[in-house]
Amino acid sequence: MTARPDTPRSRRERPAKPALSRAAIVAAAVAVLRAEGLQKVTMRRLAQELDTGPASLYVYVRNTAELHAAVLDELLGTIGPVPAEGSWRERLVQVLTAYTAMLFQHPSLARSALTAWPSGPHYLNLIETLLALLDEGGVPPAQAAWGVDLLLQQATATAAEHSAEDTTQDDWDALTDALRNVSDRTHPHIAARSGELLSGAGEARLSWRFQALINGIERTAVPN
Amino acid sequence: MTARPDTPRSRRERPAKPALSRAAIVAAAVAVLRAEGLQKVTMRRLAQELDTGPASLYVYVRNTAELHAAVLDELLGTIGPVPAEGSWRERLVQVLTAYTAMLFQHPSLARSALTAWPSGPHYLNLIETLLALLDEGGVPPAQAAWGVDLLLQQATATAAEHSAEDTTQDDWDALTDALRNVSDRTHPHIAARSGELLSGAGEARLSWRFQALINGIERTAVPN
DNA sequence: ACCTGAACACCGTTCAAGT
DNA sequence: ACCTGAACACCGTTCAAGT
Repeated sequence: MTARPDTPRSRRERPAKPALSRAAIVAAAVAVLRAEGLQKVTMRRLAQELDTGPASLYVYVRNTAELHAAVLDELLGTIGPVPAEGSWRERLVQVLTAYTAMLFQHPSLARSALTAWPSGPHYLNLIETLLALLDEGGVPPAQAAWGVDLLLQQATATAAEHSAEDTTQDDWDALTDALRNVSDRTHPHIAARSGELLSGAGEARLSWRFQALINGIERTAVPN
Repeated sequence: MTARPDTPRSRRERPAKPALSRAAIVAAAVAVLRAEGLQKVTMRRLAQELDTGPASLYVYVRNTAELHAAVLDELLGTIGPVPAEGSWRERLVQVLTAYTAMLFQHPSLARSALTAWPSGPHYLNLIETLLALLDEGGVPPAQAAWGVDLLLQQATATAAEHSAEDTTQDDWDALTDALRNVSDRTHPHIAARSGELLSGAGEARLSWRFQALINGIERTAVPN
C-alpha cells in the first residue's frame, strides 16, 4: 500500500479542487437552487462554486436552458413512487399533485420547464407512470398519449404561474381590482360572478382542474 | 394667430423630442417587439428609442414585468370580435384559437404573460367574452368562472412552450430520441405508443386540447 | 413632480491561447 | 480533449442631484 502522493489532503480548506463533470455541475446547480433559488443558478455563479471560470462549463453543458432542464430532471427523482391505494383516478391525481407540489417549491424552475423540456430518466419514468394509470382507467391509448401531455403542461403551467420574483402580488391586486370595479353594463358576466372568478383556495382549484382535465381526456376522441 | 415659438420644427431629423408618457413607452415597446422580438424590449433599449436614460422610464412603469403585461394587453386589442356564426362551442374555440395564434407570433410574450398577468381593458373584454360563451352553452356559473381561467392558462402555456429562443429544437430532438429508444421492459407503455406521444400536427392537437378542456369544464362540478 | 447621469451589481457566451 | 482568462455585448434598478 503506497500512499497516494497527489492531492495533498489540504492546501486550503477546499477538499482539493473537484474534477469538473456534468454530474458535478448539475449537483452544484441543485445545491444553489435549494439554497438561493434559480435566479442564482447562473453559469458565472456555478463556475465560482466549482472554482473555475464560466467558459469551462460549456464543455459539459450547452447553455443555461439545458442546465435548468437537467436540474429539473434531478428533482423529479425526489417525488416518490405511485401510491398503492385508491382508484386509478385518485392515484393519478396524487402523482400529479406530487409533481406540482415539487414545482411549487421552485416555481421559476417550472417556468423554465415550460420551454426547456427535460428528457432525462426521471421525466421518462413520470410519463410512463401517467400512461400506465390512464391505461388502467381504460382511456384509449391515443387519448392517453395526448392527455399525458396536457396534464403535465397544466401542472407545470400552474406552478410557473406562481413564480413570483416580485410583482405577482401587485398583478393579482391589479386584476382583482379591475374585476371588482368592472361596469355591469359593459361586462355583465364578469360583474355577475367576480366572486367566483376570484374564489377558491389553491388546493381546491388545483384539484378541480385535474378532475376537469381527466374528465375531458376520458371523453374526447382523437381525430381520425 | 401667433406661431408657436417653441419646438422649432427640425433640429435634426427627429420630430422634436416626444414627451415621455406611459402610452409613449408602451407604443415604443410594441414597435420594438414587432420589429425585433421581446428580448429586445428592455428598459435600456426603450430609453434609447425615446431619447432618454433608462431611469426616466421608472416614473411611468414599475418594472420590466409590468411593461410586458401592458404590451400584451395592447396586442390583445388586435384579435378581433367574436365570430357571429356557429355554435357556442365553435365560437369559443375560434376565440381561443385567435388568442393563441396571436401569442404564437410572440411566444416570449406568452411566457411572460404566464407570470405577469395583464389587467388592462382588452384582457377584461376577453374574459367577458369567454364567460358569455360558456353561459350561452349552459355551463353553470361557478364552473364557467374557473373554466375561463383554465382555458386561458392552457392557451397561454401552449404558446409559451413555443418560445424557442434557441434550444427548443434540440430539446425536442432529445425527447423524441429518448422516447423512441426507451426499453419496453422498463417503460412498456411508452414503448407501446411512442408514435402517438409524438404525433399530431400542432393544429389538430391544439383543437383537441380545447375540446377536451371544454368537455371537462362542462362536466366537472365545483366543490360545495 | 419629473427627469437624469452615473453607478452598482450583475448576466450569457465566445474565442484565442494554453496544457 | 479539456480548460481557461479575458473580452464582448449587454442587462435591471437605484440614487443623489438637478430642474
